[in-house]
Amino acid sequence: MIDIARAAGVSKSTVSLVLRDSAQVKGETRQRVEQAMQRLGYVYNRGAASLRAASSDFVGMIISDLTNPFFAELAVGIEDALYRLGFVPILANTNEDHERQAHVLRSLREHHVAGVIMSPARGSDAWSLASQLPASIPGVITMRRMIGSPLPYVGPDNRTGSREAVEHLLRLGHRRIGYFGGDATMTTQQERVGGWRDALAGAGILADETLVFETLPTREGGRQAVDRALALPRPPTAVACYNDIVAMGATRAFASRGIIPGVDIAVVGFDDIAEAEHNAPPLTTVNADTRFLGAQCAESLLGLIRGEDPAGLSFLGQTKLIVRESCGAARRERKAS
Amino acid sequence: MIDIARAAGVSKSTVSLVLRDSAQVKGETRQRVEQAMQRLGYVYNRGAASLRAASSDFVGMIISDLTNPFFAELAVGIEDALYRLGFVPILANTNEDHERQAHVLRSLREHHVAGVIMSPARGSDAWSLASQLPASIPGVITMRRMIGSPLPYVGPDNRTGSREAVEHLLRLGHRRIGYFGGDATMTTQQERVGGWRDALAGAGILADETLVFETLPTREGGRQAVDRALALPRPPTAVACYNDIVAMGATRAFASRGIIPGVDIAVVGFDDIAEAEHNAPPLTTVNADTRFLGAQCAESLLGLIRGEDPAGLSFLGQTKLIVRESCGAARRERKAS
DNA sequence: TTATTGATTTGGAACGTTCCTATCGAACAA
DNA sequence: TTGTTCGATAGGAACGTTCCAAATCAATAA
Repeated sequence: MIDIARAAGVSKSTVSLVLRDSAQVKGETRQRVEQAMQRLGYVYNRGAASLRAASSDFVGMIISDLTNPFFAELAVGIEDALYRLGFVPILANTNEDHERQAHVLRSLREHHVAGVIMSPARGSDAWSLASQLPASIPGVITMRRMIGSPLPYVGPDNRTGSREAVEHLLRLGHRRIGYFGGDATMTTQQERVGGWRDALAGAGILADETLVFETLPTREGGRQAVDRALALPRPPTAVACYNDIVAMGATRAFASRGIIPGVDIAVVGFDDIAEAEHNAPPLTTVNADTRFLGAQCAESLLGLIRGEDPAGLSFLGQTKLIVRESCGAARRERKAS
Repeated sequence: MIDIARAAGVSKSTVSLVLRDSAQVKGETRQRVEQAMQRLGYVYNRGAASLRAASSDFVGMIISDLTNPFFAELAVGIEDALYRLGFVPILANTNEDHERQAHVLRSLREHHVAGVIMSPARGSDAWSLASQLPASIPGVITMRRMIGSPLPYVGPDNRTGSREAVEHLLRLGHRRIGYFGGDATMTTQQERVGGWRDALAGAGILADETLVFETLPTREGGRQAVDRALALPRPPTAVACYNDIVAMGATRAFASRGIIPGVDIAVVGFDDIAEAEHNAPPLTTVNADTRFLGAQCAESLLGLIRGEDPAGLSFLGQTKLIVRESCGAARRERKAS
């Protein structure tokens, strides 16, 4: 910067003013400085600048499982919005590992991030999170609500979405409806299973808790749930799944045992990832406008950074049931017509 | 740091030495300093430290399309290796947008990144890239080879992988084999189509270039390719696809027209994304050990940072054909037995 | 001509580290 | 006792910005 100043015949203060295009430099001077920058191939040093500032332009983006297309889509939504707002995202994929998460959080602090957007690793609790993410740094939680945390939460309306999916199965005539995937310690699971109960209760059916099969929220988890469900004397005739990849694992496992999803059994997912449409059979699922949810995370964080009240920054996204083939609705219609 | 020094009754130089755990501080002094850090809740400021250093511990990770599960998996591989090596990844999803890419590259320079790993946006050329990524900053290119660029390239052996996939179709008895997706300006496309030609040539079949349908490498692209292929007087009986998502789009489009993939037409993909197995029907595809490729990107970058010769840092990953159902092999076997 | 004013520009401290060059003290040899 | 040496610690400049207070300049008013 001093070189530029010398070349343009001004002081470094003036160069600094030009850099931040302040209105108080004369047009002619500005030009001279800009030409010098051009000529000398000057590159601004953001790190040095943030040495004085309260924080940098970095935002930590902590994703619990980026290989889940749902989270990839969410990450893209966040990343895009962040760039638009002038922030630079630091990515961390914890892969559900707490140690990794703690490590990353520490690293982010050392880098003086302006804020953090995170989907906590499974089993994170508000208390230990609080010790790792000091209140002084703005943070928004996404997808996995932390009870007891004052941080804004951004996520879909799990309970309503899940309820509507199960209501759809009820409308299709199913009475013995199971639930696959997730684990009871996760709030997301509680909310989604809650929706399942709500729907059954609404139809006057006693929720049979033995039909809830908890497993890892992965394709493999879906497979295992199928094994366990089929071992039952009276297996369910329909299942709602924790998410689409569980549903994908489940449809595959059913099919490989000769039970055709959408015909012999109804399956619905949650998330509406891009692949859902291409599953065998295409998945009936709950869309939550993932990309938009990501953008909303960034917006809420910005609000926090601006000092707005955290209480007003939470966001519950609306969901929408997408009916495809795995629930058997198409087949029914065909039969009816 | 000065506060710590005061609290521990030493100079800031000593604190600095403790921070970088140098062997030259006495054990007792070290303890005193560490306790003071604990007590005062000291947080290291990496930004300040890198003010003096040649570069920071950041590495730019430029991904052309993170919503493609293949790239998500690649990103996870890179991210994981980067963390292991002590680097912190800055994520940028360009979404194939050149302007975004240029913008990001500039931002990374301003942040003094130690290096950049990038899968260039479609249509990037070595020349314009060189002007955006100065030779002074280590960079490795992944997945999309830039002819004319001296930067190390890490990617799968597209040509061989593609050839083996097509050879598999030939072995299944197909003679009229098409190619779906990609665009001729991309080197990846050239290599994969090259494999298609190699295989046909190896079987003594004249490659019919009208059977190459270029489209966007997306699900939608796969659908469009199907439309165009079926408009032909003599459509192909088998197709190799640019990647799995094109294949997913294609299988779906065929199925919706009553042409059953794996029965009426053979389809193979490339990448072996996690979803391939769950497609309708499960995709026969080419596995390239994506996660490992990602780790390799980080390794090559590390080599570059250490000053090794770029020429020795390129890496071509081996591929492996994964036979599932979309090629019809399973059905043939069943028929045979 | 001389203030006065507002628009520009400037010098230097500060941000939190690292690194280089001292300095200090103790142990040892002569 | 007096150097000498070595281990441990200290002091200050430097990294590239921003920000504050002060200086300078040009134009206008008195």
